[in-house]
Amino acid sequence: MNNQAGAARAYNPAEIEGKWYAYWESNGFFEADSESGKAPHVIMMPPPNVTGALHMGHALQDTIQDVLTRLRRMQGFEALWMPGKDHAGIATQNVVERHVKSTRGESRHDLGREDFIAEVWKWVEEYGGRILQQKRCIGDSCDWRRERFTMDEKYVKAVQAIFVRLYEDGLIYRGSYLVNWCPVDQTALSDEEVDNVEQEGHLWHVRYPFAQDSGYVTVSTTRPETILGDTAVAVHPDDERYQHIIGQNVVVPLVERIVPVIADTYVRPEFGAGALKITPGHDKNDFEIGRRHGLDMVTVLDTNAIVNGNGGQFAGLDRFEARERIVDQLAQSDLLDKVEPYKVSVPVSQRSKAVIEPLLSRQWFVRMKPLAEPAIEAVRRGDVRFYPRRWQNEFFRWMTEMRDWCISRQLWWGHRIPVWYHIDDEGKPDAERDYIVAVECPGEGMVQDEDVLDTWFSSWLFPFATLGWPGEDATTRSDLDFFHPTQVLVSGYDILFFWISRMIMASLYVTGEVPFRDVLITGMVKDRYGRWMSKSLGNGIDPIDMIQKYGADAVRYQLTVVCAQGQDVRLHPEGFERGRNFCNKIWNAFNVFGRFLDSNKEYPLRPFTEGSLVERWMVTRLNEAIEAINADIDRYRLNEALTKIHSLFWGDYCDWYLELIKPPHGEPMPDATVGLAAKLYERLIQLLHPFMPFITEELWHRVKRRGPQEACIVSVWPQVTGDLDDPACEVFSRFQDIVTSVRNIRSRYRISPARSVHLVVSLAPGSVQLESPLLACEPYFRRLARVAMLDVGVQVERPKACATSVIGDMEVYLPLAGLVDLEEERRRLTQDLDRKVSFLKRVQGKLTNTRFVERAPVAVVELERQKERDTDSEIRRLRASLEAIA
RNA sequence: GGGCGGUUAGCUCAGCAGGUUUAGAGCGUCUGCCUUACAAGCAGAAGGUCGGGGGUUCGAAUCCCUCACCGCCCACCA
Repeated sequence: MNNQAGAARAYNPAEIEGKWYAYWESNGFFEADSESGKAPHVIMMPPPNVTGALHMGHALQDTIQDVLTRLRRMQGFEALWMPGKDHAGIATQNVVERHVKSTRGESRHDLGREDFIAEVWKWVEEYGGRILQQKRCIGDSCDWRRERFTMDEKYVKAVQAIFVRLYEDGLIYRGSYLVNWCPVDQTALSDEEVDNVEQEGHLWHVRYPFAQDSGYVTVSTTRPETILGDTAVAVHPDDERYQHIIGQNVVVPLVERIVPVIADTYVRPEFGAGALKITPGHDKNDFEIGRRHGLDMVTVLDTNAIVNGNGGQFAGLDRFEARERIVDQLAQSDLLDKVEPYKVSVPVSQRSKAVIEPLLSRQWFVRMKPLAEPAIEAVRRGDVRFYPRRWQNEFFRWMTEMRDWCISRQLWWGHRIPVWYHIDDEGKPDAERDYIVAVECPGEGMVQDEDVLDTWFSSWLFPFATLGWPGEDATTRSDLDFFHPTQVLVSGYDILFFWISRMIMASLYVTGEVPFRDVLITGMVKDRYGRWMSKSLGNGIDPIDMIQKYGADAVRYQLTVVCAQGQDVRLHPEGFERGRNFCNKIWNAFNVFGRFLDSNKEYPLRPFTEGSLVERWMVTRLNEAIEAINADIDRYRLNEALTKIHSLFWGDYCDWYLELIKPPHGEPMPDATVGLAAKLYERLIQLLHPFMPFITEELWHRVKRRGPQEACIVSVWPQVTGDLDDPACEVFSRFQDIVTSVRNIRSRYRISPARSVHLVVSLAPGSVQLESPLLACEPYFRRLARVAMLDVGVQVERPKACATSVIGDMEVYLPLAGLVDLEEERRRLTQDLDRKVSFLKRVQGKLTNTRFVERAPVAVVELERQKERDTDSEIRRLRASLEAIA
C-alpha cells in the first residue's frame, strides 16, 4: 500500500549527513579567525577523556554547544568552538594497564615506567581520536584545526609554567598530611575524588586498662584495626566523670602501648562512653588532635592497606582481615565491652570504588583560599553568570568550604611534577634535601619528582592554554587576546567543582579575566525510569546507534527539546522517533512547492501587501516567531525556541499555509506563489539549521542552486522584516476558527470528507467589515473544509435543520437536512452555554470587585471588560440557537 | 546534620521576571480518513480542582510558610 510509496519518499539521513559534514569542514566553515574583524563567540568544549566513547551526556551537551555555535555564526559572530581531549590520568592508565595485561599478560611494573608510557601513547594514537570522530557524527562544528590534547607539547609547557608560577607565589607547597589514599590505584586522591558511602557497620566498645591502677576506660570505635596505631585516649575537658583520669596512662590493647589520656573539646561526652581513642596516623580528626597535643603518629597500614610491622602479631594481614582478628582477640581477652550495629560513612574512591585509607604521606598541595577569593568576587559581581541561577549558590558554598588541593598523584601517566631532587648515595631522589622547582633539569645530579599531577591540574587551564598561553609567538598571543574570555561554558553539574570552579580560579590568576561570561549547566541524562545510565545496569543508549537509526538531526532535535533549564532528562530510544518524524515532515513539505520550483531561477517577490491573505498571515507569523525565538535563545531556552519553530513549521506553515497554496490537481503553481513559498521555507530552514544542520543544509541547496559561500551554515540569521500587526491576521484567524468549527461538525456527524457542505456564517453587526474578506475566503473554505457554497452576512437568518456553532461574535451554520440530530445539537449547545456562563461568572466576579478595578492596571481591567462583552454576546447567541432548535 | 531539586493530562515533560493561559506539547487512547507533500501522515475528540494545607495579592500552576512523599549534593563526629 502506501507504506511502500511512503518509504520511498521518506527522508533518509544516512544518504546526506556524511556529505554535508565533509562539505562544511572542507570549506573551512568551522574555522575561526582572530583577524576577521567580527565579534568573537567562543565555547570551550569540555575535553572528553581520550579513553572515552561517546555517550548520551556528550550528545546532549554537544548539541547545545553546537546549536549556540552555529547560531552565533549565522548571527555574524566569529564563532569558535574549541575542541580537545583530556589525558585523564588514572582512567587512561587503568585502561591501558588492562589492555597490556590482556594482550600480553604483563603488568605495568613488568614493562617499567618508560615502556608503559610508550604503550599509553600508542594507545592514545590508535584509539584516542575515536570519541572526536563520533562527535563529528552529531554534527559538531568545532574548529578541528585547533584540536588540543592536555598532554601535547604546548600544553605540557603551560602546566609546568603555572606550577612554577604558583610555587613562586607561595601557592604551591609540599607537606606531609593525611591524604586520601587509594590502595587499589596506589595513589593519593583529592577530596573531590572521594565519595562517602553509608554502610551498615558496627560500633565496638573496647576497654583500655589503666597502666597503673586497676580498672579501665571504655572507648568506642568503628574501625578496631586502628587500635594498633592509637597514641592517646581523649575525653572532654569538662566531663566530670573523667576529670581524675586526665593525665593518667592507659594500655592500648593488643599492642600494649602505654598512651596518655588527654583532654580535648572535640570529644563529645554524650557519645558512647564519652572517651575517644586517638589514631593520628589513620584518621583526619585524630590527626588534628594529635598535632594539637604533640602525640606520636604511628602508621600501621602500608600503601596496600596491609598491616605493617607496627601491627605486631597482625602484621601482614589485610585491614579488614585484621579487623576481624582484632575483634576476636579483644573478645577473648575480655576487653570487648559490647558491639552495636551502626551506620557508618565509608570513604570510597570514585574511580576504583575501593575504600579510601587516610594515610600519612608527603604530597604537593595548592593553597586554595587566595585563588578562591577573587573567583568568588567575580561571580558575586556578575562577571560570571550561572544558568540556572541556583548553581551560583552551590558554587559559593563549595568555594568557601574548600580545603587545599592535593595535586600529586602516584601514577605514571600524566604531567610530571617540575620539581628536582638531588640524588642520594643509592642513586635515588633524596626527598629530604633541598629541591628545585623548575621546568628544565637544573643540573647534574638532579632527578625529577616521580609523581604526576592531578588531571584537573591541567584541565583547569583549558580556556587559555588552548588559546596560546603562555604564548611565545605573535599569532597565539592575538588568539588569547581576541578569544579570551569566552562567552559561555556548557557543562553538567557533575563537574562544577572539579572543573568549572577551578577554571574560574585559574583564568583569574593567570589572565586576570574570568574564563567565560555565562555558565550553562545542563541536567544529566537518565534512563526512562530516572536512573543513571551505566554499564553495570546496561541501560545506556548509544547515541551512535540512535544516529544510525533515526539520523543525527532527529537525535539533536529530541535532545534539545527535552532539555529544559538544568532539569535532568529521561531518555528512551523510541523518543527519537519524534525527531525523525519532524525531519520527514520537513523533507516532504519541500515537495509541495518544490515540484514547481526551478532551483536555477530567481523568483522575484511581490510586495507584501499584494500577497494573498494566507501569504500575508504566514509572513507575519514568521516575523512574530523570529522575535519570540530570539528572546528564548538569549535566555538559553533552546527547548522553547525549538518548540516554537516546530509549531511554526508544522502547525502554521504546513497545516495552513501549504494546504492553501497547493494548486488543484494537475494545475501549476504560479511563480509568485512558488517564490514566496520557497522564501518562507528558506527562512524556516535557517531557523532550524543550528538545531538540525544536516537536513537543512541539504534542502537549502535544493531550494536554490548555491555555491559554498551561500551555504546555509554561513547564511544570515533571519531578521524581522515587517509589521507584526497586519490586519490580514485578524481575518485569517477568524477563518481558521470557522474552519475548525466546520471540521468539528463534520466529524460529529460523520460527514465523509468527500461530501461537500453549505456553510453559512452570521456576523454580529459590529463585524460588518469582515463580511467581504471572509467571502473572499471561499476558495480557502472549499479547500480546507469542502465547502461548496458559502454565505456570509450580518445577522443572517438561521437555516432550518442545521448544525450550529458559536464562536465569539459569529455563528456558524451548517445546513444538514436529514443528518442533524436535534438532541445532539441541544446537548452540544447546552454544554457550550454552561461553560460560557461559568466563565462569565468568574469574569464578572472580578469586575464587580472594586479593589480589582481600582488596583489592577488599566489594560488588564479593559481586557476583562472585553472578555465580559464577548462572553455575554456568545451566551446570547447560544441561547438563541437553543431556542431555534426547541 | 545542612543545602538543593522534583511533585501539572494515562506516560514523559514544558510553562513558574504573578494578569491575552478559559493551563500547553509529544506520545498514548477514542472516532473518521490511503483527501496524489508526508500513514513517520490528515481531521476531530476525550482527558488535569497544576502533591496536601495555610498565607501574601485586586488576581497564584507561578511569590511566601508548612506538611507529605521521590531524588540529588555537601558534611570530620568516634
